[in-house]
Amino acid sequence: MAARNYAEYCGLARALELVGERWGMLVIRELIPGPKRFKDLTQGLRRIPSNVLSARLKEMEQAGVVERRVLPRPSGAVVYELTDYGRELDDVLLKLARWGTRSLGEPRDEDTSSPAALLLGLRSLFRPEHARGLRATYELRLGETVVHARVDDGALEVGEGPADADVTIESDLRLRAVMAGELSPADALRDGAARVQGDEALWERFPELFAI
Amino acid sequence: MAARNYAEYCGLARALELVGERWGMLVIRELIPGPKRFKDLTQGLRRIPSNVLSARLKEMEQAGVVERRVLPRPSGAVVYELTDYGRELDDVLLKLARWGTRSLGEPRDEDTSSPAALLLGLRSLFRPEHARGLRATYELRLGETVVHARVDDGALEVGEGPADADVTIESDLRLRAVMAGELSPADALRDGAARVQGDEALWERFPELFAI
DNA sequence: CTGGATCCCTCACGATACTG
DNA sequence: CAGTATCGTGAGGGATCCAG
Repeated sequence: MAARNYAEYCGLARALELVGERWGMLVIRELIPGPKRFKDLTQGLRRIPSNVLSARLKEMEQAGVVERRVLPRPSGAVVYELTDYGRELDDVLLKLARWGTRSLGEPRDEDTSSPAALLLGLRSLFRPEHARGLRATYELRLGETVVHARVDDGALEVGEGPADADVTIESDLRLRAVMAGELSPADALRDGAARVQGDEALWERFPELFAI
Repeated sequence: MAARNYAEYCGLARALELVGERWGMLVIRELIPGPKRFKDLTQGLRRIPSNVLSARLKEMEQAGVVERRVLPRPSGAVVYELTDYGRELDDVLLKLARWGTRSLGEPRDEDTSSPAALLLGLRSLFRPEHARGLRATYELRLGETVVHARVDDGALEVGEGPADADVTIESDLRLRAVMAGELSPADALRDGAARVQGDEALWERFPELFAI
């Protein structure tokens, strides 16, 4: 570890040594919503080889970014979670995600999107100033990826899995086009790019709340 | 290019495909102060192989992050500069640098620090609220690395090379210890970790303005 | 001299199989 | 489930070479 060094006395270079190796920041992305098991991580990061995941977790643990914890009995499960230091990267990942989203073209067939990826995307695109006075819970379903988002007057709270929602949106990766303003919510419904259950007005407002 | 894909439909993954490969963000760091020639880049990034630098520049040019430009005659020199899109990463690099600085230990003998690295470090550690009412120009000399910083009532402006400064500080990588509060400015002078010409009170105030 | 391109070697990554 | 073991490939590292 750290064998692959930049040999620069620079905070940025150091940061990249800690979390800049391949898959590193994506592992952190997966851990932002909360502690996860090894298996959960491999499911969120479909293409990561298990030995690489293992290596990254060990390196980041040593770097003080990630903590390995064994749950108390009877569970006994092993989970990984971000340390406080690691969690401070949240803001960086948010900004990087927003920046990179502008270069996201049309989805390819092999593209996947984990719950953690979708949550980061939602948070990175949320516009508090357009959510004034609104209080609503969205449930989003993209294939097997299910997440929810609570908007409360400029504040956003998100989580993996379903929720007791005011509106449930079932869509796919074409959801990006809606958020980019390339496809209107109404057209998305007509094209079958989205199906909505519940308060349909909230769906109309969706691309205003989360805009690329 | 992009053969090394994450196959994830996620802004963060896309960003990492564009600038997350080895040396990528460090090249951007070098370009933040302004356009640079290939040779300048190899000098700022001492350990980068020329073929890797060449590859990163080409990839980032294609990604719309970097622009290759040939200066008008008689210069005819080739320079690389950030596009507007690339410059938007400034804030990300700043935050990553600040985060990583906390994991910077003592400098190793082989460690270097380019002007661009030092400038990013200064900007990332600057505390505007501690610079109220102050107007001063610092010149910093760390070996061959010379930069300057103008503080003007909460605003900071930096640049490579010397300047007409109120105070000139000649130090080395031990400067980090001063900014971390591990070594007082007075002790640094006594230990020979720093030499100061000009307004010595500005040196006393330095670790307050730029703190880890 | 700058601005790279080329060559070769090594090692990290990727794929897969396997174990406690 | 939580990883480790093995092995092939290709990107990165280092040196050299070449064209303008």
